Amino acid sequence: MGTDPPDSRIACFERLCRQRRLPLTPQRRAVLRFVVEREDHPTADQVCEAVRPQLPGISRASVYRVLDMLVRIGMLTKVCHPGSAVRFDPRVGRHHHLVCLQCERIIDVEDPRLNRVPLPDVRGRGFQINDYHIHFRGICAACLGKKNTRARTTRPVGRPRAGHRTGPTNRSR
Amino acid sequence: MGTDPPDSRIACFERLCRQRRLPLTPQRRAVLRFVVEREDHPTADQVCEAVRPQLPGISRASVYRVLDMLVRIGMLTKVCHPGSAVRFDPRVGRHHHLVCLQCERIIDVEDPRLNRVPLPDVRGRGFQINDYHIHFRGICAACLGKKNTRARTTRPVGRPRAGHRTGPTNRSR
DNA sequence: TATCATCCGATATTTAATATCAATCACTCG
DNA sequence: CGAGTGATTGATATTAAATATCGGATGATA
Repeated sequence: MGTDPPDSRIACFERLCRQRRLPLTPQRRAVLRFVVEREDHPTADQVCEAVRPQLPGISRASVYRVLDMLVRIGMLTKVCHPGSAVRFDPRVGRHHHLVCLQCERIIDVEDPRLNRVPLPDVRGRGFQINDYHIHFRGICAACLGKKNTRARTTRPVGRPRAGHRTGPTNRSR
Repeated sequence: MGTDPPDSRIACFERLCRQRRLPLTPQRRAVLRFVVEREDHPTADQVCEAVRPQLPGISRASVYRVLDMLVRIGMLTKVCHPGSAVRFDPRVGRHHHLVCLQCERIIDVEDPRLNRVPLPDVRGRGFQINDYHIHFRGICAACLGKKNTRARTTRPVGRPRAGHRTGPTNRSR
């Protein structure tokens, strides 16, 4: 369902709104249309900028409100990664993400094998698992391209002690 | 390594600091000690409040700085979930999390089977996967206890159209 | 078209996190 | 043990993300 073409998703959204007696405003249409047409996962700010040309007066607050509403009715999901604002994902079915540690891009990934991950036995702890989601962390193609831009997680901290080796010698500053 | 007892982790931290010529300040000790002694994953603010009694003058900025430094040298990892501030996790090895959708508690989970998740074939897209991490979403024991406090994700939006059924009838309010 | 609940835009506010800078402190070396 | 040096600290200001408020506007229904 989260992978249907944009028009189908808009139609689904309109149906949902009518069912729930939620007004179908131009703001809501525009925000949803933008997010479902994007391959990546825009932040609220990106949505705001992108929608302004078509809806000149739209306010930031409305974008936040509409996005939140779209999440609540199940048209979008939120994804989040340390260091960046929350992003919105038009796919609500189970799928997973590649997260670039360098540019924070979030890329969808789907693989039938990933739907057969065993659930941990947490009954002893009384936790009820509803769903799961895998973050694959790494470096995306674009960032691998621009070499030597070191990933945040591997940035050396401090300076090596002169005369002592503490593992591989840190090269640059 | 992320599961060693607190004292061992503190010792490891001191070794790291000496190796990298990073000053070993009381603030750094206190912050690290607090996080490694906690079962849950405190936010920067929680760390700040908890450390104040022992280190009355510690500033919020220092807590942020110290936590950031501890992440960079590999003593902690950041975990994040939509709707709450970043949390800090003393376990740096591969492990996974139960995320309560209601109270946002984050609970560690480890299961050898979860270390054998197949990596998706993303070579075509040029993404280099370094590691992965699974979020199991659901409701924790404490929240299951206080019944009828509806989970955020299942909160009905809008009102059902009178006379029409749109799936399971919404019961409360 | 009239009615009414809801939503929108503008604004202010909260919260999380970062930047700046003088004074202090930890570490090293003599 | 004491001085020198560079990084850290605390205070403050600032940025950024997200939410709250409220009068006026708008969509849905009849």
